[in-house]
Amino acid sequence: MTEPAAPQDGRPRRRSERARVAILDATNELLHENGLDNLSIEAVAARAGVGKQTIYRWWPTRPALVADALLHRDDLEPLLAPDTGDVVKDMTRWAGALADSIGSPRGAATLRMLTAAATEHPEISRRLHERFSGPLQSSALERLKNADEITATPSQRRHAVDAMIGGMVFKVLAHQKLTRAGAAESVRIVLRGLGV
Amino acid sequence: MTEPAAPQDGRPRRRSERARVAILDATNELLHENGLDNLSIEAVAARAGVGKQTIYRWWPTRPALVADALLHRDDLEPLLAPDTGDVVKDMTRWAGALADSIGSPRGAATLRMLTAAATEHPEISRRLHERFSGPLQSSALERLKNADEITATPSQRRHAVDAMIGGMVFKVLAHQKLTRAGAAESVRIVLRGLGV
DNA sequence: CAGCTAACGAGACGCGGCGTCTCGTGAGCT
DNA sequence: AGCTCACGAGACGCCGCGTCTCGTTAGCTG
Repeated sequence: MTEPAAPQDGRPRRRSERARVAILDATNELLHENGLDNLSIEAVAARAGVGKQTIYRWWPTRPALVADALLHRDDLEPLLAPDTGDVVKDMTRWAGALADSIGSPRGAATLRMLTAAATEHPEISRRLHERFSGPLQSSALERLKNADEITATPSQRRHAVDAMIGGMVFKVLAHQKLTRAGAAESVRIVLRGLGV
Repeated sequence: MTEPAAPQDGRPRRRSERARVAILDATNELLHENGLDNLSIEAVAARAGVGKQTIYRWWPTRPALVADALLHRDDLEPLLAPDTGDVVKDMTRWAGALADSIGSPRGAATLRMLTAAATEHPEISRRLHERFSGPLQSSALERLKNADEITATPSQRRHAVDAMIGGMVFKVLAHQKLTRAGAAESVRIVLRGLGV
């Protein structure tokens, strides 16, 4: 995110920062007010005080705009696992922070809308992974790798991390409660499964 | 599913079974051809050889139709865990069957579209849980509960099951590979975490 | 500073799908 | 045999789509 003036492709001409931010803000507001599939470009343009063409000029598709808008505000922060030497404590803290983030009403709404948008648009899926789940996975994997008491194979570590993240994401998508305590319990189970 | 002639509410009048099935089939075809957000009621009516009013008469919203259609064909079967006495073998078989189901191209597409539809419509979410994830969870929970070698609390069993299901669902939604072998490895880790 | 130029706000355009309505018609109960 | 209500068909006004064409203006270049 936060490319000041250029899209990324071959035509980096001068671009109004004011319009760009107004569009992303308006999109965010409307998404949280009316939901993903009631979002219209016309409404975004009207609220942002912008011509429709300005939106179509810089975002090729509606989902691209949605992804930019939702990832623009840091409702979903790819929290990194600390390394204090105590792998259980570190992973618990990591999972707790994630639970706080995607378990909050706003974070859950953001995650759900991003998931829905990513579902049909591989490009959005890529962006979501690059900005959120990727760093999340990498950070957790790295922390497990650095834990002396864990002798698991890389493949096992990957499945373990996916089970922890997936378990939490699944609860959110299924509209089940996701608490810090629940996240901690999941982490304890999976880490014990890795031999800790 | 498969209520022969009545919707379920207070007005169970005579209803054309031919039209009902034609509509669900047409919806399924169009969903897999064009994706969720390119599905138009007009196109469904045209392909089914049906008046639009017939669709609007029996399904209140587009997502309701989508859910009925996707759950009508049994692309997603809520596979139940067997009980042979060997809990690792049983859970591995259960997870393997699930991986086959939602890991196949068609199953993955169905799961993604249902997830997207459920994201914005709690009603669909409820239906999906009732028809798919609910039985899946219950069956796994029951099997774990019956395993003498597992002394985990109910809460721990729930988190363990969510970690297994969530880990697999997460891989599908994130467009990662989901294999039978990977599912087996996840199961092994989580069960070991439960003390097996 | 002056001039150029492309992005800007505004909005008109045709199009396609929306959800509602109004027709005969015919299937299926009584 | 008669009644009745769901049916297929399609017309209706409406709305948002994505494209286009206007001046206007911000900001680079000389």
